[in-house]
Amino acid sequence: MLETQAAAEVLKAFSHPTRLSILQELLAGPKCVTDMEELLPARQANISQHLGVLRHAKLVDYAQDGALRCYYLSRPRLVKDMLALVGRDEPVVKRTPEEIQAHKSRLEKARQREKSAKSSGNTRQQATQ
Amino acid sequence: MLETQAAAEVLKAFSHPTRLSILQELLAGPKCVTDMEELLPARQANISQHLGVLRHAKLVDYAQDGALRCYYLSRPRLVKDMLALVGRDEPVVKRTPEEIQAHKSRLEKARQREKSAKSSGNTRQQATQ
DNA sequence: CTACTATATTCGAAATATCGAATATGCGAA
DNA sequence: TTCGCATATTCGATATTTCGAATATAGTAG
Repeated sequence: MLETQAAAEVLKAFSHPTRLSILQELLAGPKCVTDMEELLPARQANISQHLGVLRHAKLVDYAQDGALRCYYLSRPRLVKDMLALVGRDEPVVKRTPEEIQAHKSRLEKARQREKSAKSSGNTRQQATQ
Repeated sequence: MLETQAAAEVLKAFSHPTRLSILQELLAGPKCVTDMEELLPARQANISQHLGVLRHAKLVDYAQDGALRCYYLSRPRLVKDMLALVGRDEPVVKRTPEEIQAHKSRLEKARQREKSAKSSGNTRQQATQ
């Protein structure tokens, strides 16, 4: 059972090109904001804003070193696996109605069982098989 | 190098509680919209809208069976692994400035540059686009 | 103290997402 | 054909995201 609310929030934090780039950079090692300014096509304020989002999602944190804030990944495994996952390229499958019917059989039974407890005026069924 | 634009789009499609629930349900097998209406706390139009988003992201597709549209996962591995990943619970690490020092890689250069560029009035004003 | 550098925050505008209501479309049955 | 069901789309209101500009804060050096 997935906690969809919390899960969606984490995913939303990942769902921006600049934030993905930041995470990608941090995967190679900690960096401060000035480093990222050189590496990314974004302004300082914007990077700082994105870092705020990532911090809120507990994906990054920083260690202060004088005037510098060295950002690092708070959950490196998660970030590494997420980047690998979205970078992966799975072929898109197309299934025929027949294939679907085969896989649906289990569901159908459940439906049938549930519906048969009610009245007999059931008007939704498929003829195949 | 990650295709951050495309990756962010896929992640954005994942980043909604209702859509996560839909994907979760579809992981158990194909379902039509009416099935989902029973399973989810959302109205028909809204579910259809979310399915549109998922379709656009190529995460789902459907096979038509009469008046029914049986939705299924276009990239089941991706969805399965994504749900597993966001469901996973990695402890949040906190690192000290000392640990960061050890792993600093590029941070060095910033320091170096800072020291060497102290001679003249360097007003970091670039018109880079 | 002042000045400068690094980073964050606030503000406001533009873009985008979200949802319900209403409506449209497509399909099978009568 | 018309009816009724399954699903999609359009519309409009509200909410959220995003960005740059300006400003604020904090650390460091003189």
